[in-house]
Amino acid sequence: MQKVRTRIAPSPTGDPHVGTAYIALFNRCFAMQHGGEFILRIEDTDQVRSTTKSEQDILSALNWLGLTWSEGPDVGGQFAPYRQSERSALYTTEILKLIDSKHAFHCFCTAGRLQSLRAKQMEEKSAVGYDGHCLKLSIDEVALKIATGEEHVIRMRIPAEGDCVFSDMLRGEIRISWQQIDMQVLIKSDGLPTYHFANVVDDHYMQISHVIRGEEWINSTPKHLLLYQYFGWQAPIYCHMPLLRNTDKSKLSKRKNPTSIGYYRDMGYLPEAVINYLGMMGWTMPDGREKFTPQEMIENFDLSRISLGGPVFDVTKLDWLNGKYIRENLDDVQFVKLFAEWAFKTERVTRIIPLIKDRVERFSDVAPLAAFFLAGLPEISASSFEHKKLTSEEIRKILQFVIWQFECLRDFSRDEIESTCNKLADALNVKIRDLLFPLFVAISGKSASTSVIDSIGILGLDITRARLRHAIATLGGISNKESKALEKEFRDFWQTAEND
RNA sequence: GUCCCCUUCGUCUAGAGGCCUAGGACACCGGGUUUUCAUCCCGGCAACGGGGGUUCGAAACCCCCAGGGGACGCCA
Repeated sequence: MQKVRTRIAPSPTGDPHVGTAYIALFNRCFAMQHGGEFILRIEDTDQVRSTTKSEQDILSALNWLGLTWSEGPDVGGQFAPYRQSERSALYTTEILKLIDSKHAFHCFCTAGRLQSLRAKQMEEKSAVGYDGHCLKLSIDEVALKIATGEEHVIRMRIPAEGDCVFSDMLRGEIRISWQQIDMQVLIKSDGLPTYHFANVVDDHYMQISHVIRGEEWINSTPKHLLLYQYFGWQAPIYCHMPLLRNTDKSKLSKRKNPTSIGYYRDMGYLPEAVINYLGMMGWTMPDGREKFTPQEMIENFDLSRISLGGPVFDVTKLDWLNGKYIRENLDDVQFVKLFAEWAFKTERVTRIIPLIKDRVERFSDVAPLAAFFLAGLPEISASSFEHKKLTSEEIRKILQFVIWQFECLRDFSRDEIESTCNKLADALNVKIRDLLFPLFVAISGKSASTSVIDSIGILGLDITRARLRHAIATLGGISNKESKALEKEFRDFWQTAEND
C-alpha cells in the first residue's frame, strides 16, 4: 500500500488562523497514525497578498501548537522547494502538457468582458461562468495574439455534460454536474498558477496520498479530479472536514471571533489546551475522555468518528479546559516558569518600563500602572465611556473605525498606529484627544493611563482588537443595519484618504 | 438565483435498528467542603427540526420538506 502522506498548505496572506491549525491537526494525526508523513507547503501564488511576515507567523504559530512537520520550507525535504513561488518552472512545464493535449486553452478575454458576461448571466438567471469565447480561436489566431504580447490567462476545459462522481472518505459518494463547473483559470495573467492548478501539481509531485481539507473545497473537487485525469495521474483520497463556526453558525471569521492563533498565545492559553480543544471539534476519544494529548489522539484516532455538523468554536469551553490544564499539568515550579515567560519577555518589558517609569514613586506603583498589559479584557461598563462631548453612538463608531483601520495596517507599529489615529480624527472631525478617550478606556480600562498609542503597539493587534470589540459590546454592540451603514461610511472615508 | 454539504440539550458531543425513560462534558441553577472566593464533590435544568415510509421495533435506514452552512474570483 502507498505510504500515507498528508499536508497542510496555508496561504501566507494574513494572521495564523485557528482553522489552519484545526485542519493541520487532523492531517498530522491521520498521517502519524498510519506511520506516514505530514508536510507543510506554502501556497503563495497570490503575489499581491502574500507576505513573508505572514509566512513566518504561520510557521511559528503552528510550531507553538506543536503541529510539527517533517518536510517544509524551513526544514527542506526530498520534494523541495515547499514554497509555490519557488516552483514556477514546474507549473510552466506542466501547463504545456495540458495545452498540447487541448485540455487547457488560452483566454484573452478582458476583465470587462467577463464582468458584463456575468452580469448578463445573472440577469437571465442562467448559470454563471465562462462562456468558452476563446475556445473558438484558431491555433494561428492564438499564436498571433501571444506573439503580439496580448495579456491572457490559461483555462481548463470542462466536459459539457455528465456528472463528476467522487467518493469522500467521510461523506461517501458526491455527485456534481459538470454544467456546474466553470472553466477555471489555471495560469493567471501574471504567469503564476491559481490555487487549483498549483495544488494538484504539487500534491502529485509531493506524493500526497490523502487530502484532508475544509468542506469549502467540496465544490471545486471536480476540477481537481479532472486535472488528475488530464495528466493521467492517480488522484489522492479526499476527506472534507466540517468548518469551524462562529456562535451564529457562520464560518469562523475574525469579524465575530478571535481567529488568530496569536490571540490565544497572547491571552495566556497553553498550547496543549488549545490543540486539545481543536481535537474535540468534531471528534471524540472512543472512551469519551475530553482531556487528551496529540499522541493519545494519534493512538486512538479513527477518521470515521468525525461528526459532520459544523462545530461552534466556543471559547467558554476552551477556558474551562485551559484552566484544567493549568491546575492539573503544571506544578508550582512549572507555573512560575511558564507564567514568567509569558508575562516578562525581556523585549516586551523593556518597552513597557519607559512608559511607566515617570509615573512611579515606589515599586509598589508598578503593578497598578502596568496591570493592563498582563490582563485579558478590562472590567468596564457603559458608564466608563461617559464623555462630555461624545455620544455613545459616536464612540462605538470611533472604536469600530479604529478596528477596521488597524486591520489594514501592514506593520502594526507605534508610528503607524499614531498616524492612523490622527487621520481618523481628521476624517471624523474630532480632536485627537477626544478620539483617543474611548481607546484609553477600551485598552486600559481607565480614562487615564500610559500612552494608549504605545500601549496598543505593545499589546499587539490581536489583544487590541479583542479589547476594542469588548468595548463596543459593552456599549450595547452594533446592529447589523448600523454595521452596514458604518461599513459604507468607512469605505468612503478610505477612498478619500487614499486620494490624499 | 444555481449547485453541494449538514441537522441529538444553549454549546462540544455519545449513539452503527431493540442495551435510550437518549449518556457524558461545558455553561447555567441549587447544595456540600472552604474564614471569603475559586478549586473540588453532589444534585438539577435541558435535545433526537417536521412529515411520510421500511420494520414486530426507529435518534439510528429510505424519501420529501424545512432550517443552517458552504461554493459559484486572474483569493486560497
